[in-house]
Amino acid sequence: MQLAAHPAQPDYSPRQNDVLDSALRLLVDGGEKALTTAGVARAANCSKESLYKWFGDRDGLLSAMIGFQASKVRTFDDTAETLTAATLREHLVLFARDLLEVLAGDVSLALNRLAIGQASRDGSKLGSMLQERGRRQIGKRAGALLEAGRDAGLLVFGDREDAYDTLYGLIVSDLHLRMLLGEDSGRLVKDFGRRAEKAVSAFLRLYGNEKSSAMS
Amino acid sequence: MQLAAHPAQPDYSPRQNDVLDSALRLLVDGGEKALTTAGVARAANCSKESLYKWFGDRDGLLSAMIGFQASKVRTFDDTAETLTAATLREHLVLFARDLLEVLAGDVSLALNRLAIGQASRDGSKLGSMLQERGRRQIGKRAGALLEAGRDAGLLVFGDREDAYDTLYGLIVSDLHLRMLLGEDSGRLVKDFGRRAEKAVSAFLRLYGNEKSSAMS
DNA sequence: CCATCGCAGTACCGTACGGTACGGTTCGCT
DNA sequence: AGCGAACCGTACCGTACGGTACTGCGATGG
Repeated sequence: MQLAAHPAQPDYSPRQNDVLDSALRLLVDGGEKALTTAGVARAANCSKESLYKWFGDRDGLLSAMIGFQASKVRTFDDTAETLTAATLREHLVLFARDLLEVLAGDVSLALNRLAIGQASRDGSKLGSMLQERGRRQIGKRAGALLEAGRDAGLLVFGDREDAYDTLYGLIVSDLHLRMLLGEDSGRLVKDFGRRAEKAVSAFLRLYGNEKSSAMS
Repeated sequence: MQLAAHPAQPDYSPRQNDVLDSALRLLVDGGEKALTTAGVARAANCSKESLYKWFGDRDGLLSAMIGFQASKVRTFDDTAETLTAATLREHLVLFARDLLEVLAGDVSLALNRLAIGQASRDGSKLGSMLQERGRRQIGKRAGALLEAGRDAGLLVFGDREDAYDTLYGLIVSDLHLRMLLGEDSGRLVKDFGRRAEKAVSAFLRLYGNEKSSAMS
């Protein structure tokens, strides 16, 4: 578990990015067991020696995969338009849908499974990496949205973290864990739209001003 | 992955229960990687041959471990006393605290990590086993409580599953996943009391009758 | 045109694990 | 006592993986 050499610059060469892509693909449809160094080398048409030269270690490869994937999920800043009750609700629903779709993504599920599997081991910064680069990023977007809503007088809350925690719970509940456990993510689980709207409605009933609680 | 022979009676001999206990202990402080057949045999003072005779397979051992642990977490029936707003709130908070403490338990975390790690593989009924024996059981207790609250005119909801889902999300949010990822479960995470009360307050504001929304 | 470098491909090594086989021991039953 | 079943401890086997060393080939630069 090295990687300490490039903490703030996890960028790799295009060739190495291709390798990381192949490795992620391998991980997605095969689980951690299928993610062998020989398998990655074969899938990426590179040599094991190059893998070890570039990433130093198997754990280094895993860290690089997480950093690489996180770098692709950029959280776009919401436009700072003046919010109304309707647009706030709209933005919240959009955020909820995005969140659900990110969590349900193949790569996200595979990486979360990987990090959870490694969590029991020693240091294993994988979990905190996922936490930092994944939830914290998307949490910033939600936080900004919540603060904008409060500045506009549409939301009332004391601690922003508490409000975000509530919003997250209302949106996701244990859906994420169920998907991680392998519950068939197809079927009715794909009614993310309805789920997002219900969660946002509940959230607005909890934290919204009286005006915005008209819709149920 | 057998175990189909005794789906409704996953009981084993006392000796085998001891073995399963040792295996769980080994899993808790060592992760799946430490759960080798030789290690279990050594820790339980039994032979590998007996392990294979009793559980057939390594997967059979894992299944037996889950069933064994689930059989120890019995959900006691709440007394069907006549509910008031205060007692309903009290029962809900108690349920929330119990839920949080179960989820934060060593064995629960280890088994969830194990099942999640195996989820990417083929059939691997481990995930659905945990889901069925874990959440479903505790969900029944919550469901009964919710229905009793509705019968007493203290709660208003249409679908019981939706209400339970909301309650669960308010209580747990992403705390479970964070613990599974290895976030230090000590520290401030142990303010389960406050968390439970806040979640129940929010739930009652959402689904409670006007009378019970007095307390915040 | 040759030297050097980077890398693919592969062979190789040590280790660890799942699963099996076997000798020795205890315990219960007749 | 004698017998057989259950079982412990251990040795063993095949395999698979992480990691390393070596060979050959294509490109680049002087």
